[in-house]
Amino acid sequence: MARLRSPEKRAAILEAAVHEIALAGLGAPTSKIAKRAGVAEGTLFTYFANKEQLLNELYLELKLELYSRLNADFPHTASLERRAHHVWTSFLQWAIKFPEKRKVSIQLNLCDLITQATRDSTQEHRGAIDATFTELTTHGALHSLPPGFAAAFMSAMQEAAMDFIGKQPAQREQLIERTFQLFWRAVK
Amino acid sequence: MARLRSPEKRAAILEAAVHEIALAGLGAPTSKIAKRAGVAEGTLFTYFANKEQLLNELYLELKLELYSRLNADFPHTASLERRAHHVWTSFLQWAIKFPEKRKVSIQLNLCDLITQATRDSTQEHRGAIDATFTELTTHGALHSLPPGFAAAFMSAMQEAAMDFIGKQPAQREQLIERTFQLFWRAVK
Amino acid sequence: MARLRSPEKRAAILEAAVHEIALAGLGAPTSKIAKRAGVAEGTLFTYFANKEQLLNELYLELKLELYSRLNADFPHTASLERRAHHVWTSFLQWAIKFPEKRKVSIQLNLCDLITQATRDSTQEHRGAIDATFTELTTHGALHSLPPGFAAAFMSAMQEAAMDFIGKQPAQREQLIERTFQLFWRAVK
Amino acid sequence: MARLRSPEKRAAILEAAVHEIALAGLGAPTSKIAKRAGVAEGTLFTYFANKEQLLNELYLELKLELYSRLNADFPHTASLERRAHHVWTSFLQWAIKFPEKRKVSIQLNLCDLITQATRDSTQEHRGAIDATFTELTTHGALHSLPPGFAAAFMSAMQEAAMDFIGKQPAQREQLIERTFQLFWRAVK
DNA sequence: GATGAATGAGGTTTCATTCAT
DNA sequence: TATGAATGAAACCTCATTCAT
Repeated sequence: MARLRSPEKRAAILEAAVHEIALAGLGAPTSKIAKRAGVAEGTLFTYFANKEQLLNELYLELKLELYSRLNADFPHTASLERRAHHVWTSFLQWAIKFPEKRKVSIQLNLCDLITQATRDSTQEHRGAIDATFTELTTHGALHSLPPGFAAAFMSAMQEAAMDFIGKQPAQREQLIERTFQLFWRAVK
Repeated sequence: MARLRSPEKRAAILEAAVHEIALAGLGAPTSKIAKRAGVAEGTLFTYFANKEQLLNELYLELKLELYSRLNADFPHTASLERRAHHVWTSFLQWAIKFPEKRKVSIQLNLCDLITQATRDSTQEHRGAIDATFTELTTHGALHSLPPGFAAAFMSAMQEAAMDFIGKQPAQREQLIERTFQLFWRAVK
Repeated sequence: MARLRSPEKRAAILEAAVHEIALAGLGAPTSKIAKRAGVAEGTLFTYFANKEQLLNELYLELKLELYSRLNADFPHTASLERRAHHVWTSFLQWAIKFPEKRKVSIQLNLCDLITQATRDSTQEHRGAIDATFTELTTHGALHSLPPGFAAAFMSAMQEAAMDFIGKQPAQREQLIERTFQLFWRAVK
Repeated sequence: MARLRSPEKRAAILEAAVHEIALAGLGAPTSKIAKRAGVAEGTLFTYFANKEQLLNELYLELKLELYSRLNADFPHTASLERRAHHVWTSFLQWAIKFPEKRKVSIQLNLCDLITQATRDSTQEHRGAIDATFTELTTHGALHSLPPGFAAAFMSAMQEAAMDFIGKQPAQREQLIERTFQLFWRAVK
């Protein structure tokens, strides 16, 4: 019943899930996840009521980790461009560093096993990020577009950027900058 | 002569697959697909050697249908902006008209059951679209970025746009224009 | 309904069956047999009411072909040993020449799809062979053993011989003689 | 601790397999085997990775049981004839007592699902049997024939004998003796 | 008669989840 | 609490046979 005797075991299961899902998709069997985590098949279900629950919590975990990074050294007082640049760069660096987490994150975003409640609950951890996007939407080229559009827009562009950075890792830093400029030209 | 394999039945299976996959993801059972198509479970396998093959052919079918639309009334002699505008608009209208096809297309794009051969074989049907993207990459803000980036970039932005147009269908035309302007500002 | 318009097609199907069954066992699909025979799947069933029927007729065909060979140049007036030697040698040469037919024959002998009627109907084509075996059973070491024992006995020894001849084809003739001597020592 | 995999259940599955295969051949469905063994369909696959594995282990089990019987009261110091007689008699009595096991054993011997590794692994349990056959091959009528021939030869003759003993069970003991004499006359 | 698409029962295997230990 | 054997529904796919053409 999702009681968490050992936070280490819970974390091990979630990490194992990332690996297995990156490898085999959302159909990855819970038995393999458990084995990689070094726990028994049944143990997994003492930490997560069922697979759906596991995926929802994994979704949350990944989002929170990312947001926590973005917020950690957020330049609250810098210009809008600097702040957008921070979000842009931080995300891409996270995605480059943890390609499996990114891959899993995309899959979880699309599948409809993740409840609206779960999706909503990430909201409160976005912190300064949201403020930045709101500011983007109120002033520049995104003016009067629906709230949330700025975020979706940046996210989409980042996906495209990631695919190419993945193919040319040597020019990583350069590509991050070039693509941010594209983004900024569009929205400023 | 015996009955001939009927293109109608093949089409019915592919269409049923779109519905079922939109509903349940790539894990949608072949039995349900067959049933919705109005054929026996076994019949599906006279048209497609196995599920993977079915998905590959579905991928192709969706891409070709889209490309065929884009190419149908392509303004070959118009300005680059006009041509880009045509691609932008045509895709979004297709995606709005057939939301299930779009959903399935995204899933197929991501999953790794679609072989490289299948992906490559769509290339030759892109026709004027590719020329447009190439032109985009050689001149403007995308100058010297990897080939294919323009396409990925537009595609990503369209995804973001679609999500919002889906939520506000009334302002469809307006949103299509506004979002194209964003795109154009970024790349021109 | 097992009407035989074209004896050639019927023969082609039976020959294809030999190949496919040698390759994949009695579970070999009728579709593959038909394809190898160069006829349509359905055509097979105009020559044989069903698979079981096909196997029964194949059993018959193989037995008759073998018996026909044995009887062709049978030394009717020679000594019992010479006649036994003829049966021994002829069978082994047939088995060496057509290893697939032998393999299939063994499988058909064992499986219980071959009806008693089919098995019995081979009896009348054994001709001089049976007379030889009967003579063997009445006189020598097999005296008073059940009728048919001599045949089964020789057959079993031939199987063992075949396995070794197959592994040492160079010494074929020698092994045929050596093993016949073993047989003859046992029964004379 | 969870339940332990029970040797009883494993044995029940193997025994059920013997019955079902004797009845329906190697095509006997795993579902029927499981049902007869009194376990769920899925349980079978916790004991055997797949059907092929089940058959391989069954092959082993049957061979080992037989060898264990032959070796149990083996007359190590008796004459070669006595020892050969022991092997001859013990096998036939086992085959008479467990006709289904014999039937299944023959089928497994022939089919090519049994790997060479499995076949080889029985070697080390043949114990005194092999020594007896080797001795047979070095001295008498089998002199200079390939090693292993003696075993194949006896085995073949036993098959023939079994078929007749099965039809005349009343004269069992007598037939066992008569047929051994045949064998011995051939090889001594 | 010949064809081969259509059928659907049945085969093997997987897997989320339960529960005895 | 932790374990992993047990479960059985369902998934994918095969194949003997039928039947429209």
